[in-house]
Formats: sequence, structure tokens, C-alpha cells
Amino acid sequence: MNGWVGYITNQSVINMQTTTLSSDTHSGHKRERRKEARPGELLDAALSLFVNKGFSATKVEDVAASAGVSKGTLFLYFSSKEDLFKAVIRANLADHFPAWNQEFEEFEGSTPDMLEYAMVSWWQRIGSTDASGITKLVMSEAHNFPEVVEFYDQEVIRPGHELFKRILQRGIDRGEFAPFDTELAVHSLVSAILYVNMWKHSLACSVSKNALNPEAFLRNHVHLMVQGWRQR
Amino acid sequence: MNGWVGYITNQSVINMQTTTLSSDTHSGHKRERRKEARPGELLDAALSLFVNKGFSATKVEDVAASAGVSKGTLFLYFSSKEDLFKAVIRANLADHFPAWNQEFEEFEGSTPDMLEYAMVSWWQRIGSTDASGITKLVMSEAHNFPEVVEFYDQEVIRPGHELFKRILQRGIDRGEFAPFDTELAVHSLVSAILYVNMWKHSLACSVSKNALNPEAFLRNHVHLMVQGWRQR
Amino acid sequence: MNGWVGYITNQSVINMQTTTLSSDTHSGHKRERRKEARPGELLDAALSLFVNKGFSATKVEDVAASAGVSKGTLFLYFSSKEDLFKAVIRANLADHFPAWNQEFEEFEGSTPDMLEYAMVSWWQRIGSTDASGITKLVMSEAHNFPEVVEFYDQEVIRPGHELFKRILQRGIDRGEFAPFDTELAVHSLVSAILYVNMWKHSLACSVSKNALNPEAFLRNHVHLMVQGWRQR
Amino acid sequence: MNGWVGYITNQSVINMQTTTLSSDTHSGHKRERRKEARPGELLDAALSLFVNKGFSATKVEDVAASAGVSKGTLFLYFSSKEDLFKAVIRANLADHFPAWNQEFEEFEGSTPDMLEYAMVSWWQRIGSTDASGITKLVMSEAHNFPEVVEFYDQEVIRPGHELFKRILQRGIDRGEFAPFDTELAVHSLVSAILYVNMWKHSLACSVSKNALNPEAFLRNHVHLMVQGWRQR
DNA sequence: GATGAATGAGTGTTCATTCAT
DNA sequence: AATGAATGAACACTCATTCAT
Repeated sequence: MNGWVGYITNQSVINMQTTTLSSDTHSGHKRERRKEARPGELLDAALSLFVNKGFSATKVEDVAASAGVSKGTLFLYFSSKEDLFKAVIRANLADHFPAWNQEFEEFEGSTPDMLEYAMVSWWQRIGSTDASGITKLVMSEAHNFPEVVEFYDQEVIRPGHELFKRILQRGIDRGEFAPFDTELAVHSLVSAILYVNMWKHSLACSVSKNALNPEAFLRNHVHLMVQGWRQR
Repeated sequence: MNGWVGYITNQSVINMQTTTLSSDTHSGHKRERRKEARPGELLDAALSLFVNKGFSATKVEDVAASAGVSKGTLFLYFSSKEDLFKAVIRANLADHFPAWNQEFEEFEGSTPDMLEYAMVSWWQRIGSTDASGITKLVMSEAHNFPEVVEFYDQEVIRPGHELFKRILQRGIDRGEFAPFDTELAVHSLVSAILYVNMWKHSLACSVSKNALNPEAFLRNHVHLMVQGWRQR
Repeated sequence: MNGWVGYITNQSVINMQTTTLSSDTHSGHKRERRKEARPGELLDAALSLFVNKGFSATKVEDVAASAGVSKGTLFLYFSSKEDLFKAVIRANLADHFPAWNQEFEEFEGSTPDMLEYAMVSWWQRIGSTDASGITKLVMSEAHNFPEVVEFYDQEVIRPGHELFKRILQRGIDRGEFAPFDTELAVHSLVSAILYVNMWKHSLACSVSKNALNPEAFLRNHVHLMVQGWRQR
Repeated sequence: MNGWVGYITNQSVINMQTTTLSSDTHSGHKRERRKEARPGELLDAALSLFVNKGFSATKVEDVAASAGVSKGTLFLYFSSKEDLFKAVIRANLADHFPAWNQEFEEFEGSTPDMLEYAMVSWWQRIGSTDASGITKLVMSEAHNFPEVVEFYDQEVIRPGHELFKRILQRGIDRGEFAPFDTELAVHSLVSAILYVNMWKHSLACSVSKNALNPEAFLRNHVHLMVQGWRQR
């Protein structure tokens, strides 16, 4: 409960309060009409509950209540619980890719720096927030919701894979790396991200020692990879 | 928690690979089946079903039927479905480490070869069998069974971590690697194992493209790491 | 229970046959639609939907949408879905009898011809239109709306019964039929009408073979009856 | 509430008490094991509730409670509410046809007597009992359960139709009737049965006057038909 | 010990109705 | 008058667990 675990815990508290605050905001009125704001409020509530309790273990009624609306209202904006899950994935992961793709097209430093920046950015923007729990959710409940897994594959895994592949290819094209199998190499990069994810969401709650400092681990992992790819 | 549990644990490796056979066995000799064999048959059936269908999606009735007994009988040996889960994990996990520890103490080749051998051995003995599904199960259901996660941490994660750390230290001591932070490095190795695990048990069913060749990936991952650690 | 209700009742025959037209009408002139026309449009839409989809299966929102208004507006005119049901039945039933009574008082042919004409007319004017569905609705939902059934009995069943009884009595008085129990005989005539009704609205959709030609059946039924009643 | 209506009412009371008695029988013990008796008890309860409250309006829990068991037990014997409906149809209508077919093959009197016997038998064995309500149920809820309608068509309508057709053909073959279209004629016979059915289950509750004496009506109806078919 | 009939708590989704705007 | 966002009651079906036999 110290080191990075504490760090994460602090983050979660903040995130959770963000949600709680928003529901306090409109707890004054009943039947308040907030058509524009509802979907976002519901998505926030759903992310928090899904990540902290699991998808199946979360009742739609709890999501609705947490967003300050009734069960029926949720179905006004999302056709089903699974649809809500997809929307959570879209809002918290998939929708970031356009910006990320652009960001890396405009990146001007060396490719090794770019890789480190990518990994650390992921941690700061996603890994350290509730959004990282989505990946664990998808893995955990994959068996029961194949459609969601397919969605996640198309909207998150592939775009992410492609993004990393382009970065590695840039390194080869610029002569920073010797040519190698970028396909396999991407898996090695992604494995570190998945590792941090699973550590945080599956083990951190129970495992106290062997604590992992995510940022240090990611930097180290990239450095190792980069050394392996460098031209000699 | 003694007697049959020990018995089962001893035969767990065999059971894991002969689930089908064992169920054939007792369909032939109806009354020859010894009472002491029941729990083992139930654990085998449970492992197979939990891994292939998921924990929640597996009905206790299916486990009982698959073991050739009635639903009521299962509850004679395991007080609840959760208890059965714990027993499955206990029976199929920890006991490999003594053998592995000894095996690597006697290893005589180079440390890079040793690392590659470790990874490929894991794949051949565990990763490619149902046993690898346990890790995924633990991750998926971690929220609901913190006690199990702790057990998994002590009996599997730490011994594995220590084993890898000793191997890396051997490489440094023998002058094959330049000195580095072995703690962080181990995570980078384990991340590859976890990656293969999750890929196989969470995504393989739904994700068609970007298919992963586990053995090639593991070899490549080790090579990359090794290059990074080598003395220059 | 006055004003627009009376208005609607007057135009019910027209409405029944021009549901589509009337909805086209108000899509052209957006604001020209008079408020007084609303209830009629709602009743038309309700008749069509109730008959074609069933009462329970019809959503009030669909009725409203079909009439070109919002859900809330429907409840401005009808206090509940049940109230709408009653209004539909009231608006589409009773008013045919004065005309029919007069028509048959002026009929100059033989009584057997008159009976055949009555049955075939019913088919052509009612049976083959949506209006016939009301009878099925009343039968189906009788349990839930006893008040409506009573209304239907007084306004439809009895006038119809009396009309047929007078026709049969005419046949006896004119010496075309031997004297018989006209009360019972009327039931035999009406049974054919009900039969066609139920066939059309309850079974036709699912039952393929044994198809029924309503007009042939009705003619045949009357001929049989008439032969039984004829003087020898 | 007098005449035949009273007669029917008496019948229903008897029927209802049959059901009630059976549930009293095993109300002493909890968790009584009555595997053989359960389906029959559930079918009786279901018939009574479906007929008196309607299919959709009846909750499976009510059926179970009325049979003295829990909700779960019902699903041990019937896979769904719709399946229960079909079983009710089978047990109370469809299963009678073998006996009826045989009975009429062995009938030795004249065909007109046979027809009268058939109609009166129907009234005494089916029409006057709760079983007659099934037909009304199927008609009423046809829209929502097409599969049930199809089942009813195959298991009840067609066998009944064929039975009547064979009887009429027997009359023609024996020279009692002049040749005629038996297909159309059957509809005229069945219409009387349907009429009694709908009268009893849709109108009787609300309509007091114009009371119908079912047995007299059916006899009269048959006599009329027969006169029309006789050879001259 | 073994059985399997019986239990009953738990939940996503629909839709008639309300009411703030 | 008209809207349409919000409500919440209602319900079939599953399955881990119990217990009479």
C-alpha cells in the first residue's frame, strides 16, 4: 500500500470523486432534464463501477443510480448493458487514437525517445486512470461477451498495434534500428502495457510486496528493446 | 484438507493431460471407482471446464456430470463452488517449482540459452496446456476471490520471480551480462509469459488477425532482452 | 364525452378506410392541422395498430407517432391506454345499424336472398376491413375490460341479433320458411360471422392449409340453413 | 347468471376445487418429492389460471404456487412458459383425439345421430369444462405466440377437421347425404363449436340476456345442417 | 455415502404514465 | 397546448445450494 500502489490509489480516489461530485451536482432536482449531459454522466459512472466491481457484477440499476438517474433513463441512451460497455470502451480508449496518431506523426525527436514517450504517455493518460481497467475487464469477461471482445480488437488492439508498428518502421527507415520483424516486436512492447494493466487491476489489490513501479518498468522495458533493435 | 488433497496434487500433471481418458476409465468399471478418486476426478473436470468455459459460465452440475457423479456428491467434497475453485488452483499450481529450481541449478549451458530454454519449456509444459488457463482464471476472478490471489502470489508469482532473478544474476556473475537491475528485468520477462497467456485464453477465440506464434514470440522476446543485457 | 367524440363518431366509416390518406394529409400542411382533428387521427391510428398488432403489442408511442403527435399529446386526449381502447370501440361500432335496419326494411326480394345479401354485405363492408378486427379485440381482451364487453353487447350484438331475427320472422310470415325457433337459428347465422372473424384475425397469419374462402363459406352456410328452414 | 351460465359456473367451481384439493393434499410437507405427480398438478393449475386470467396475465410463479411448488420446480418440468402452454393444450385437447377417432370408427348408428353425438359429447367433455377456454386463449393471444397457434393448428384444428370430414363422408358413402363439399361443410359445424366457446369465455361474464343454451344450440345447429345435406 | 428433486434469490429490459419546460 | 425526458413497476428464467430419501 505504498510506492506506486499508493500513487494509483490516490488517482482512483480522485477519479471516483469526480463521478461522485457530478452526481451531487444534480441531486437537488428530481426529473431534471439534462439530455446533453446524461450520456457522459452515465459513461463515467459505468466506467467506475465496471472497473471496480467487474462488468457482470455491476447492475445497470447501480450505474443509473450512480449517475443520479433511474434505470429506465439509462436505456434511453444505451440500448443494452453490452452497448453501454462498448460505449465506455469507445469513450475512454478508442476515441483517443486519432489524436495519438496525429501526435506521433508530428513527433520530431528520435525514435527511441518517441517510444519512451509513447509508453510513459500511456501510463500517465490511461494506465494510471480508471480507463486502464477496461483492458482487464475485456480480458476477464471475454468468454461471455465475444461481441465486446471483437469490438475491442477492432477499436483498440489493432489501432494500437498499427501505431506501434509505424513507430518502429520509422526507426528502421531513419536508420536508427537495424531491420527486424516489427510484427513480433510490437507484441513485446504491448506485453509491457498489458503487464502493468493486469498487475494493477488483478494483483495490486492483494499483492503487497514485489511492488511494481509502472513508469520505471516501462522506461526500462523500452530501453532494453531499443538496445536490441539498434544498428551496430 | 489432507488425504485426498495430497493425492490429487501428486497426480495433477497426469490428470491435466488425461482428462478425457480418466472419464473413459470410470465409464467402463461402474462400481470399481474408488471413493478416494472422486475429488480428483471432480478437480480434473473443473479445471477443464473452468478453463474452457470460464468460471461463472461453468455450472456445478456440468462439473459433476463430467466427473460422472451427481450434483449433490460434489457438495460432499467441496463446500461451495468457490471452494472448488480454490481447490483447483491449489491442485494444479505450485508443485512444479522444486523440479524447475533443481533443473536450472544443474543447467550447464550459457545463460542466454538458459533463458530461452526456460521460456520455451514453460510454453511446452504449461503454456500450451489447460494449466495455463489457471493464471487467466486468477486474473479474471481476482476481484471475487482475493484470498486466492494472495495464494497465487505466494505459490506461483514469487517462486517464478525468484527463479528468473537467480538466472539473470548467474549471467551477471559469469560476465555474460553487464550489471543491471534484475528486479525490473524479471518483470520484462514475465510480461511475455503473461502476454501469451492472456492472448491464448482471452483473445484467441475472437481475434482472427494479428495471430500470435507463442514460441516464436517468446524466443524473439528473450533474444531482444539478452541483446540489451549483454556486455559490450 | 361530447364535442370531438361526436365528431369522430360521425366520420368513423370514412376514417376506417382512409387511415393512410389521413396521415399523408397532415404531413403536407404542418400547422394547418386543426386541434379538433387530433383525437380522430389518434383513434384511426389506434384502430389500425390494435387490429394489426394486437392491443398489448401496440405501444402508445406508436399510436402517437402514427398520428403525427408526441406521446404526451395522446394522454392529453385519453387518460390511459385502456381509455383509448374504449374510445376506439365506441367510435367504430354502433352507427351502422340504423342504415342496415332501413336497408332491410326496404328489401324486396325473397328472404333467402335477403339472408345471403346480409351475410355477403357484412363481409364486404365490415368483415374484409379493419373494422372486423374490433370484434376480435373485444373477445380477446374481454377479461380485462368487462365494461367494454357490455357496451359491445348492447350496441352491436343485440341490434345484430334483432335484425337477423326480424329477417327470419319475415321468411316465416311470408310462408317461405316453416315455423321454427328463430332465437336459436340466429345464433347459427351469427356463428358463421364470428367464425370468419376469428379465422381472419386469429389464425390466418399462422395457419396455412385448410384456408377459408369467407364469401364462399358464408353463402354455403346460408344455403344450408335455408334448406333446413324451408317449407316442404 | 342463470340458465346454462349457472350450469357452467357450477362446473367451473368443481374444476377449480379439484385443483385446490390437490394442492391442499401436499401442503403439509415442504420439499415433498412427487416427481410423478408434479407435471399433472402443474398442468391443472396452469389450465385453471390461464383460462381464468389469460395466458399473459398469468405469472409462472402463480402457476407454481397454485400447484404448491416453487417457481424453479415448474422449470424442471417445462422449459418455458410457452412450453407449459403447449403441454396444457396437449393434455387437455390433443391427447383426446386417438380415443375420439376410435370411438367414431366404432359408432354404429346413423350419421346424423353420430354428428349430434359428436357435438353433444364435445360439450359435455370439453365445452362445459375449463378445457374449452384453451381455444379462446389461443385465439386471444395468437398474435404474440405464433408458435403456439401453429401447434394448436396441427394438434387440434386439423385432427378435429379431419374427424368431422370423415364423418360427413361416411354419411355420403352410406347414401344418407347427397354429395356435397365436405370441406366447406366442416367449417359450418366447427363454427358452432367456436361460437359456444367464445360465448362462454368472452361474453358470458358480462352479457346476461340473450343467454345461450349450448346443448340445445348445438343440437339445433346439427339438425339444420343435416336437413340441408339429406338426400331428397 | 449418494442422489436428484426442490428451492428462491437475483436482474436486464420494456413501456404506460408523469411532468418540467 | 405540446413536448419528450424521466420514471419505476413488472416478469421470465437460471443455477448454486439444500435435504428427504
